[in-house]
This record gives sequence, C-alpha cells and structure tokens, in this order.
Amino acid sequence: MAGEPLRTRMAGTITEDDIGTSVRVAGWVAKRRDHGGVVFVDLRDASGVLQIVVDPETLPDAHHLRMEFCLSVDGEVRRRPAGTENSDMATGAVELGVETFVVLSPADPLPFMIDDRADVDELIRLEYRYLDFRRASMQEALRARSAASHAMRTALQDRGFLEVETPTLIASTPEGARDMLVPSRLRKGAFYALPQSPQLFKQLLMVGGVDRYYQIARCYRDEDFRADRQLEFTQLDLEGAFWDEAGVQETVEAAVAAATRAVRGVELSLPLPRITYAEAMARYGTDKPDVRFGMEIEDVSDVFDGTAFKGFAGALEIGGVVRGINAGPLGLSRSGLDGLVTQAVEVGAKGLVWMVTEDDGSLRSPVAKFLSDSELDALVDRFSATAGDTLLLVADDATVAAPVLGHLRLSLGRPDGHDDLAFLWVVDFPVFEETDDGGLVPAHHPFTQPVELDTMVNRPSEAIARAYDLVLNGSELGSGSVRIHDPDMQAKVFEVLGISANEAESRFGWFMRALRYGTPPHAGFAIGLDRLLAILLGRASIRDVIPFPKTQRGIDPLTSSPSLVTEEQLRELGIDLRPEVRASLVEEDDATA
RNA sequence: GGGGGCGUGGUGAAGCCUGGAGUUCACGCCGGCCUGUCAAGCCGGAGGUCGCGGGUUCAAAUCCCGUCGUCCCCGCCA
Repeated sequence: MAGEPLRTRMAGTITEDDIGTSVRVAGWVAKRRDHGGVVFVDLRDASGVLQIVVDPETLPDAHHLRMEFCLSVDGEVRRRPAGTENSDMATGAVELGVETFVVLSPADPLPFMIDDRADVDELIRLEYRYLDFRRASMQEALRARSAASHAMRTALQDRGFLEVETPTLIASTPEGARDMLVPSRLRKGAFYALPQSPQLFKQLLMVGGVDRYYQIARCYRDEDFRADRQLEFTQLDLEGAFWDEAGVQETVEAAVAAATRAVRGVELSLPLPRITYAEAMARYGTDKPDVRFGMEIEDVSDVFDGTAFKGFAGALEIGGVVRGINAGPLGLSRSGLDGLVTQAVEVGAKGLVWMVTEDDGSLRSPVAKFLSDSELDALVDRFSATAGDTLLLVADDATVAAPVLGHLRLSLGRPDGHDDLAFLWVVDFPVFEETDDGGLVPAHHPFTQPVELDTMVNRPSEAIARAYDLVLNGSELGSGSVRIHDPDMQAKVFEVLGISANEAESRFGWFMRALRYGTPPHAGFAIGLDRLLAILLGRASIRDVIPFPKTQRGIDPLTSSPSLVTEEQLRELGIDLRPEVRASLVEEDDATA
C-alpha cells in the first residue's frame, strides 16, 4: 500500500526480544515445507533467514509458493513450540506467524539451486550471476570485499592520504603487458589504452605536491587468464613523497592488517617478516615463497665435490649446483616417483634424482650405485632424513635447479587450507632477471630506482633495485619501489634498459619533463585486492571475489561481452575489419544460425 | 602458442576403463496426500540429439579422430 513501508524489519535480525511484536519482512523463498495443514517457508533477505509459518486454511495461496518467489509478509513474532527450535539457525528460537503475505514477484523455475552445498558449474553461475549472488558464499564475498576496501580506505585516510582518481583512458606505452585499447572517434586511427596501473599519474601527483596518495584503482592487462588473473582487476594503489622503503612498508602493513581484521577478525603480528630475493630463491626456489611449510631447498654441491657420478659431476664442472629437498614421507610407488621426474622435466629440469630413506637409514635410488657411502651418508645428514623420507635432487645451473625444486616443493607440500596467513616481504630484488638463454631483462618498470646506478651501468647482473614485493601464502599480493626522481638518473636508466633517448622522449617525454620541476623523492606500492580477498576467504579463484568476472576466453556469459558492433559504429571510428577477420565472423554467424 | 581435466533431463552425480534398448540416485519442476517441519515425508508424473561433427563396429554415452565450450597449468603477465 502506498506510503506504507515495504518492510519494517530485516528477517535475520529477529530475536526472542521481538516475541509478541508485529513485523513486516520481505525477501525470497529459500525453502518451503508444505505439510498440507501448515506451510513452513524459510524467508531469506540480505540479513539472514527467518522461518515463517502459514496456515493454508486462511491463506490457501501458501500452497503455490515456489523457490525464490519474492514476498512481503506481515505477522507476529512468536516463540517456536518447545522441541521445534533449530539451533543451526540464528533465528531458530523464533518464527513468524503469518497474518497476510503478498507475492511481490514470482520466479520461474531456477537454473540451479540457491544452495552452497551444490557445486554448480561456474559457467551457469556466471550466466545467472544475479541468482548466484543469493548464495551465502557470494554474499559473504561481496561483504568481505566491501569491508576490506572500507577498512583500507579508513586506514589510509587516517594517515592523511588523499584519494585521487586518475584517468582510465590514457596513452598506450607498449611495454610489458599488452594494453587494452579503445579507439578514438575524434582522432580517427588513434587509440586510448586502459591503464595497466596508475603508475605515471601517481608519480605526477607527487611532483604536484599531493604528498600522500591512494586509490582503489581498476587496472587492465590484455594477457591470458589464470585462476588469479583477469583482464581487469583491482589494486589498492598508493604513493608518498619524501618516503622510502620503510615508510611504504609500514603503511602497506597497516592497510593489509586493517583488511585482515575486517575480513577475518584476526590481528596480524607486525612488522611482517622480510626476506631478500636472493634468500627466497635459494631457500624456496621462487620470488614468492609460501612459508607456511618447510621443505626448504638445501645446496649440497659441496658433498659431490669430485664425485664419480657423472650426472652430478657434469653439472658441477660447468658451474652448476646440486640442490635438493627432503619431501618427507611421500610413500610413492616407483611410478609415482617417476611421475615426479616427468614433472621436473616439464618445468625445465634435465632430470631429477629421487632417493627413499630405508628403515636402516640407507638410501634407495636408481643412482645409489654410482655414489660413495660417504656421499650417501652426507646426504642423510644434510637433509636430516629419517626412515621413509624422500629426497629429491636436481643437478643443473642454479637458475634451473632452484625453480624446479621450488615447483616440486609447492606441488608436494603446499597446505590445502587457508587458516594460516603467511605474509612476507621480499626485498632487494635485482634490477635485471636472467632469461633462459642467458640474457638480461628488466625485472621492474623503468621508473624503479637502482640502489647504485654505477653497478647497474657496469655490472648489471649484480645490480639491486629498491623494489619490494608483498607475498601471502605463496601468491604475489603486490609490489612497489622507490622511484627515480632525478631526471638525469631516469635518462641513464632508460639508456641502460635499452630504451634510446629518442624513444624515451617520444614515449615518456611528458613525464621526463615533469621530473625537471623539483620532484621530491617518492615511493609507493600497489596491493592486489582480488588476490588478497581470495586468499583471506579461502577461495580457489579470484573469480569468486569479483562480482562479474570473465571466463578464460575473456567472455562475460551474462552479457555476452565482448560483442560485435555495427558497421556504422566502425565507420565513425574509421575502422575496417581485416578481410580474414570478417570472414571468420561470417562463419561464426553460420555456425549459430 | 602448448600440455592436461571435464562436458550425461533444469541442477549435481553415477554409468565410460571392459561397447549391447537413455539405465540409476539426489535436488528442482507438475499433480495428489499430509498440522511442527527445517536438505520435511509419502504416492504419481513430465522432462535427455549423453556438447557438436566424423570414424571404427552388427551395435557407440562408452573406443578413435577432429572441433567447440569450460577449468587447471606452461609460455605470457616490465
């Protein structure tokens, strides 16, 4: 009725204190139990579920209620009869005796059950995402996302940070990830790029005296999908002037601690632990170690100094290493162990040596006969191997052995659960990473300050960057750096990175110019919000914490994006599709017709 | 670009390895019964081009090839 409220109470908030009062609640039929002479309906709204009880003698339409009908219900809150309370429900001590109800909106039979117990195909969930949102787990994800954003915003506002919006239609700077492009109508043939991050704009804010900036920023990278990668994703982006590593890290810690408190109700112990890049690679074989479990990599090269075993001797002679892990009591069969060898080869190893510790402390292995007793004894000692333990050894260049063992370590030891939260700073990243063919490629964007410019110029493979990553349970949560604020250093760094002066001018000239107007030293960071939430909530994919994600082929099954556009739209943009593309579209039409 | 898993009434699963009538289970849907359930119960019913195409075979959901979709991984993601 006009003027009357559509509801007076939220269903999930009704308690014993409300017994005897008249309320109007509104929501969806989560479940109906029709006993003929009495009809129970679990009415769900955003706050929870309340059992309503309808007498079909007076309200015969109660028999026609179906799943997910949207209702408004008037009634009196009453105590449930003794013995019928439901301790599994927050509102299980009470129920609503219905006086009248109105079907505000009926529902077609559902494509899937609104129930977390059914593991519904994700494609169907995405196609009907609005129904998926009615599931408790999605409600939890949306609430957690909002709570985390709010908590981090508050933490930064309290520290005097200014939220500034940066543009999402920007110039393309094709380096690193592929840019998402948007054609310009007013300048035909030209394209905007969607930002991979607000990087240069936030640095301009530092030049502009903003001092402390943050933004919950949507970022875009047109690369292939993974469980933790989408075309568009969200970062808590921040930057500060007259700031260095310590200041950035302390603030980022406060922000993730606020998010963790908001989502999990857990206090992080600060400061978070730190490990250098070199140590992470040596002990865990990765720059984003999962330190929730041990199984650390040991270098046992010295054990095989002068060994008769050609497999190891060969690797050591050319400057390689012998490293391994004690994978513990795997209990694998011969074929299971061989499967590990296959796995190692797939990720780049030339081979893998396995050894199983026998009850008498000796090592059983296909290569045991090539090794001396002292070598075998030394291995048992170094890996503290006890009966049943499986040792896995790789002899190769350190740049191969470490990641291979790191991969095996994760696949064999990574915990299933998400109860533990192992945050970790990885610091002292190198300026350059070595590629498979021995070349050097920059490990960071070209605005990252090297610790020593001279080293970067003269001994690039040894140069350390003022860059740091935040890692959680083996996932890279974000990265940051101290930026270059000296235009001469920036020019030199471009040069060392192989970007010519002309190229630097044409791509970044506007930025280089800004650096010439009294740029303060500054530093910053960006935290991947999707990944943080997925881990805090124990979800396998960031798709579960993104309201409307896309499939691996970049499609939104709900709205069918990306979609074809009309000839008229293309003409306005001055765009013509290549003939082979046009032909493939015709084929697609024929296939669907 | 490459490797792998999956695709069976609206949903989830079993069946596939070892070929023999679209068979089974749970939920949902339709009809009926039922006054205290809470994954209500009981009775009855409808609903499927086993993703699609080709091959092998007397016979294919099942075996083989291709293809599409989806998911995981490698490459890629400064």
